[in-house]
Amino acid sequence: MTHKKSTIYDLAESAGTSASTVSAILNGTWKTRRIATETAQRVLELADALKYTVNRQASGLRSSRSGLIGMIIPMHDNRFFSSMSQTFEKLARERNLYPMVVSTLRDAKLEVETVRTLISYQVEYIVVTGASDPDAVSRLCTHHNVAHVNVDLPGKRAPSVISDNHWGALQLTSHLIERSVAQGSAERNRIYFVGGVAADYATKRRIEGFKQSHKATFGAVKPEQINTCGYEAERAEVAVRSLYEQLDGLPRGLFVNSTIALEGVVRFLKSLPLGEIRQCAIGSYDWDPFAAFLSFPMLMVKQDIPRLMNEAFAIIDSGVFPEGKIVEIKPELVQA
Amino acid sequence: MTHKKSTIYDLAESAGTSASTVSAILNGTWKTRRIATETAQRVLELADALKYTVNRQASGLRSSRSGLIGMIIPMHDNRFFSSMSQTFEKLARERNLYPMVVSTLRDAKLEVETVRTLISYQVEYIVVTGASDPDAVSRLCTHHNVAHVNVDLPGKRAPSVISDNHWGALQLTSHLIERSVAQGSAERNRIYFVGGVAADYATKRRIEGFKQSHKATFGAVKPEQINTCGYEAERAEVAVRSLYEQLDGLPRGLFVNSTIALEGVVRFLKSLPLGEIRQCAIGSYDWDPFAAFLSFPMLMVKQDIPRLMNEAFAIIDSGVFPEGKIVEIKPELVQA
DNA sequence: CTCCCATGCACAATCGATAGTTCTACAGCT
DNA sequence: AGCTGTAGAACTATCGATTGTGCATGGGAG
Repeated sequence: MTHKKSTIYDLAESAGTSASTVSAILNGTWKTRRIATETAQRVLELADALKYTVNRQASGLRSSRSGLIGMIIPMHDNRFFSSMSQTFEKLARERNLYPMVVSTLRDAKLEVETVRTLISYQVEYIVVTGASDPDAVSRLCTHHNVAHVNVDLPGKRAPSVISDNHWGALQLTSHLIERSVAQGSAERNRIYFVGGVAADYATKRRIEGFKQSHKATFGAVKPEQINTCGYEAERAEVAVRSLYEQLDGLPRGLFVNSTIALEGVVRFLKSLPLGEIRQCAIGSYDWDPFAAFLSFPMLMVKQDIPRLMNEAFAIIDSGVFPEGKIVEIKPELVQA
Repeated sequence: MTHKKSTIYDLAESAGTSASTVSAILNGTWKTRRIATETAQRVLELADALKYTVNRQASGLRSSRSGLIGMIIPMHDNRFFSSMSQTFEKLARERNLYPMVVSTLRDAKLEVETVRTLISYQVEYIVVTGASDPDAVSRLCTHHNVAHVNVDLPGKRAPSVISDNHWGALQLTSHLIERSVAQGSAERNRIYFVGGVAADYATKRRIEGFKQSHKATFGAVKPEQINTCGYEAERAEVAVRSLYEQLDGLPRGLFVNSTIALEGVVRFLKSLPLGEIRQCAIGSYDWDPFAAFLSFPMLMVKQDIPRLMNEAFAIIDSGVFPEGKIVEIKPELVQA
């Protein structure tokens, strides 16, 4: 039953009409084209019977509208970004746009390459989420006239919707300080920051918030209190282990930058007696459902993904893409 | 600097050559087309300077190859499926195929609709992951001559690569029994199964494995030991709470079918004293990194995602798609 | 009995790239 | 000088859908 292909020409022949008529009927423009309802009926039934499906490559080529909207994210297998995808999809579909979500592994070169491919498929918009080099992506998009919005990490050459990292980090740090208890040595009697990439805007802002809050209570943050060891779990595990060895114990509090880093941190913590862990206030920038149920209390900053995406689409809907515009969304502090 | 578009015709004009020559140079067929290396050089440089990007809608239309490979999954924001996406992407890229991953929310109608759209974009293959109605999808794909493979949930009209659910469930149940301790009442002295959809193949097979293992030690499973309340966390939470009330305590062991259900189960458990929870052996079919670090021990079945996907691509690479063929991949039992 | 206009549709160009076929020099050979 | 072979490219049809324009037909007005 593999009926070859069935194009509008095949339908036209079967219906005894012309391809242009069939096209108009199938894409809904037939009312403005003075086509008899009867004819339309007949063609529609035929299309149904032959299971006709448009060739969107052809349709897009002619009309220069692909119906596609692209999004790049650093990775799929992460709560934050996969929730982004889920929300993105929903909002895209509501606008009759078909979503293409691709991961770029925090690799600036792969980002540009991927976006170039998205453009080659003639996507109508691109949402650039968590890009290492959003401006390089913007240059490419601008050159090809593709409207785009940055999310999560901002750029200078396109509007950006980001989490209020400074505020979130400040909140998290303050609460960590508040619910932590004094430790023996001066070195341990501080909060330490682990994870993320120093060059990364979000990390920078979080560190600023962290510093500001820390300064108010404990005085200026020392360089060794901050270890931007990257986003991998292994790195974070190693970082906290060596911190533990250096301090000869856990510090008063730990600010873990991302749930991926948290995975590594928890891996190390689990090797310690529970009593020891409970002496240390632990907080993570980013939320995970199971992290809320660990054996020790956790503070988590939960970003408002629906609002982030909604704002991004609001910009897309508005049709204007002011360079450098930044919309900041306050996250929520969650305690388990 | 928004240079209009730049097509092969623009390049041809600038280079003082013809469009067909430019096309051949850009897509690599020029070596077989007797084109001077010098000309090729010139055109390539020009393309670079003008930041030319092919229009894959046009190219695909003509050559009837889109370079796209589609995958549908139930949802993005879940460890299992998002890891699938990540692996899928990698394997697709290795084959010079561009991935389109879309979620269908376990909705059979949306599955078919989504696949129809994928087909309209002329995807070359489709990986159907965790579909509610794989056979409906197969009918559509077959009619349009689109090669496809089922993953996770099998179908009768296409090859399927699935986890060895029976074996995994049997292992999980046996270990739960082994490491659980006798409880007071007869009703509590059994393992209970929570989560999933009864009509769903994977759930069915898991229940079979569960029953077989259970029978060997405790005798036949009673209907009230199995509650396929669906995949949502809330349902599972409610299910376990009412089980607890009915039994007047936790049972000897709990087999939780999926980490989403586990989320709900853990939410309820957290309301109980830790001592009580530790009396109950808890296992989950599916793995989550943080679930490994809960305050009570957990057994988890970790599916071998790389192998599942590799087998799916092996079928795609082979070019033959035998209906009903089933490849089963053994999962791994992980204890925390 | 003409003329007009609304109706209903067919025709043909077009989007950008591909690939089969054809054309044009020029070099080498007899 | 005439013929042939070949390197190097140009020409052109084509993929399937869209869209501006053109062309019959028939009923009503004058």
